[in-house]
Amino acid sequence: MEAEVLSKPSTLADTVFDQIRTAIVKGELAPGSKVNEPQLSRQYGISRGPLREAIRRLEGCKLVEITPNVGAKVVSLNIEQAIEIYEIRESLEGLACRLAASRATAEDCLKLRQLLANHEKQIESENGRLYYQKEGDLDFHYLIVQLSGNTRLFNFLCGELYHLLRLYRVQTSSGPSRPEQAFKEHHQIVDALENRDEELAEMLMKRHIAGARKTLINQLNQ
Amino acid sequence: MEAEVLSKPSTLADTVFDQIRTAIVKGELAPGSKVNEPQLSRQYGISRGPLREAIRRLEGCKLVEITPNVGAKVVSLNIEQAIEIYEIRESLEGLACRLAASRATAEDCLKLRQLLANHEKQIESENGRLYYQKEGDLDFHYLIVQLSGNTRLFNFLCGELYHLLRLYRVQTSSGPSRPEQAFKEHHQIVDALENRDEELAEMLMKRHIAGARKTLINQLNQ
DNA sequence: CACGCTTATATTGTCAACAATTAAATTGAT
DNA sequence: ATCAATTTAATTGTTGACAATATAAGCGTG
Repeated sequence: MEAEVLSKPSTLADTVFDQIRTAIVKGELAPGSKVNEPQLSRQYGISRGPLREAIRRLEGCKLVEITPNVGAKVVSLNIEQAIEIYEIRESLEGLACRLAASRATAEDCLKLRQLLANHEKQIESENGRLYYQKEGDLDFHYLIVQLSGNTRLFNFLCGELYHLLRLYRVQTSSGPSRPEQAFKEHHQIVDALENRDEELAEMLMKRHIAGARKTLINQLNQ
Repeated sequence: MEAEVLSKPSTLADTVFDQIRTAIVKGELAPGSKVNEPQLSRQYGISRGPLREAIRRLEGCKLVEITPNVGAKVVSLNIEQAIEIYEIRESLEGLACRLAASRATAEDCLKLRQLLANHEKQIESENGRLYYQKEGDLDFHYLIVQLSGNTRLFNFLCGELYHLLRLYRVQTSSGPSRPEQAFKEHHQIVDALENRDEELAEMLMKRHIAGARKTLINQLNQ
């Protein structure tokens, strides 16, 4: 009957998986660099057994690529691969937004508005600090996917695809462009959610993401 | 300069990963059953090290669920989870079909027609053998996803989601219903691909999959 | 007979050592 | 000095043993 309810039993492989994943999406482990098992096992103070299990989980998240008898490398995304990710993201977040429109309560929408208000305040006050800005952008999308109620969709987008996007942003050191435009679109999306307009919500979200995708395509063709 | 080009170097963990995955989607490892490491390591003649790595890869494919200090269990999908998968599938295969419409050549479409002809022949001749039928259905979708040209989309659908669908079909011993209707819709889809009608192709594919999804929802509500 | 506690067993988690393969360094020849 | 071949070193793949945890069995008490 102790207050041990929150303590989640975790294995070494799981904790070091989290640590390495964070290191990758923060750019501390450079894209394309080799994942050296002896070095990392020393660094994290564990043996190679659980480390290798963690690496296999990272492979499942597509954050590293393993070549037999050679080792794992931190994934490095080129622009074509980023476009592929945005195509998938556009489709799935459109779905998520449509589902969210059919499920979101008034409190949910209020929470979204508050989130947007916080972001706007942060942008206005400290224009230079891009970090919170881009994380904030993902926060908004994160919450909408959560409201969709589709657990598997949530796990895929928030547990895999968003991490890859963070990696690409760090890699190209590109925050999300046109923040003021993005905020307008975000509010439009919440409007649609409040009105329970599923089709409009899906369309607005897809268009919102398509904007970022088209920016990438322009970079590619230029 | 030997003819060793095709020989792919593979590790024990990778080969046993394939074997266990096949065993799971064939139903030889029952959904919900425990994954016993000592037993499997004896069965496949390997030690627990690479076996555990294989299990971690299966976790990445969502085919097993691992609880720390307890072990892995073969995933068992309830109908709600199956509906979640079909929602994702509908969205992503709609995308794949639209992309395929913009990329598919005449030869590609011919190949699709031949595939459908083979399936029809098989259905007519041996009506009872459901196995080829359902695998055939996935073959059609498999090819379209390949034609989309989006490698990541292909890997996710064909390397993860389809395996889960096979698992659910084995689990509920339900082949795809209404095969004659399905064939009509398949041909309509190829028509749209031939005409390079991206919007129609996407719409037809989404409707095609939505049919199966709605069947599930009816089962749930009844 | 049921229930809780203790003991025993089995399974998972972790480690360190060895084998196999790859990458790096050295050597030697042209 | 450059390149190839050989040797050396480092890294990956695999194994078996040990520790920690969880599951099952046995035991006693109410």
